[in-house]
Amino acid sequence: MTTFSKILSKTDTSKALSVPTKYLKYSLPSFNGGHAVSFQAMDESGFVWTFKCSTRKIGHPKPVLSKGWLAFVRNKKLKVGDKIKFSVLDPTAAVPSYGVQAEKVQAEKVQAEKVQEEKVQAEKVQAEKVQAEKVQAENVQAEKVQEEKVQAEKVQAEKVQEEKVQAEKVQAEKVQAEKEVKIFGAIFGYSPITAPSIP
Amino acid sequence: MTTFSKILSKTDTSKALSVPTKYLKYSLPSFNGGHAVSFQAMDESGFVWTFKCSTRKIGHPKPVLSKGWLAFVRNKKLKVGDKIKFSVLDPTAAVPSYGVQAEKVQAEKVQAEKVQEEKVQAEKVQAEKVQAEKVQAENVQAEKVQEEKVQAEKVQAEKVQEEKVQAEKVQAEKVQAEKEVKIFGAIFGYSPITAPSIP
DNA sequence: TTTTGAACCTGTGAA
DNA sequence: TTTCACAGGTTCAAA
Repeated sequence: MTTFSKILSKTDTSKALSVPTKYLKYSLPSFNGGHAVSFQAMDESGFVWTFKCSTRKIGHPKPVLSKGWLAFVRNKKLKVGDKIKFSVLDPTAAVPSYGVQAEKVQAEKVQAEKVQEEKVQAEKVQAEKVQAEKVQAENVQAEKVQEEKVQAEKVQAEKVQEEKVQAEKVQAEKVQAEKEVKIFGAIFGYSPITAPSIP
Repeated sequence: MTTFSKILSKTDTSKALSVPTKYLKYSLPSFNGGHAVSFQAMDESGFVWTFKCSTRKIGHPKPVLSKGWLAFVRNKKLKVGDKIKFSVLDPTAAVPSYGVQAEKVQAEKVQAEKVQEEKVQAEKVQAEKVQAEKVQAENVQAEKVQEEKVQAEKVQAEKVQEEKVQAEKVQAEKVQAEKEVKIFGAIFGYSPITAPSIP
């Protein structure tokens, strides 16, 4: 079981994403005796998200994605009925490599709401981004500088750039246009959390 | 020994960066019986670099940064005599957190060469970026899309944004202007490579 | 196919 | 003796 899909429930979008125990067991990084792991995942647009997957300490595990999940939901504007999908991209890699897709329903409605909603929620979303994990914050800062270089050199290096980054970008934009929030990417780091908990 | 500096030798810039055995022992992630580890580091601009540190299988270890190092050298246009510095940012962190700085000598000369060199090497550098590790590539692609959102929302969310991302951006640009290629950042993932080797 | 450069591997001389 | 710069080799993959 290297993948799992689910339709978001109300709890999923308002509290935490409940995760199938099987998926947790086979595909998420080891808990190493702890009750939670933090891991970072990159969405299709390359943005790094940090989630914490935690289980109950007593009784049956009931794993959920807690910290980081709601920020993700809000950023992607996911609603009840939207579908998300986690998958392991490269089962052979030393560091696990996951993918996750989110597919919105009611695309037209969302499209219509977009203009208004974007303005209303802009500050919230922005605030969340800033408050995001250190790694995420650094990435953003990072790429702002990087962006300038890439952009500058892009003009005369289009041929090469086209092949990968550009191609992926076009694809990503296309997806955006269709109002699907498809995301996938690779985890490139995770920190096991032992006993009580770590921020 | 949580830090090491060295002036780049000819071999360092043309083959691989030789790493002091002491630094390897105390500061790099465990080899876990293997002869190499891959790890990712972020430079000051937030760009993620993947390096492989490998040792010899027979005889003395003679650790070097091999894969990924030359791409770094070329991208930063490092030459013989330039100085680099690795340091552990947070020795207490569960996942090791490193920093690395590179300081160029002959700043004026480099400055003068810049216009010409930039044009000549633009394609090379660009090509390297595209060929960079998957994570790196995704980051770039990522932030191209992300950039648009951030940029769009930035206008009305400046107050919050200024505090962190913007502040760091200004600082980063300043360093660039001084023609120093200062880089530092945190490793947020590493993959131990066991026996023969893993891609 | 050929070619080039990166990555990979080890021997050796020098400090 | 040990550590490191450098040489010289092979392998591999992309151009």
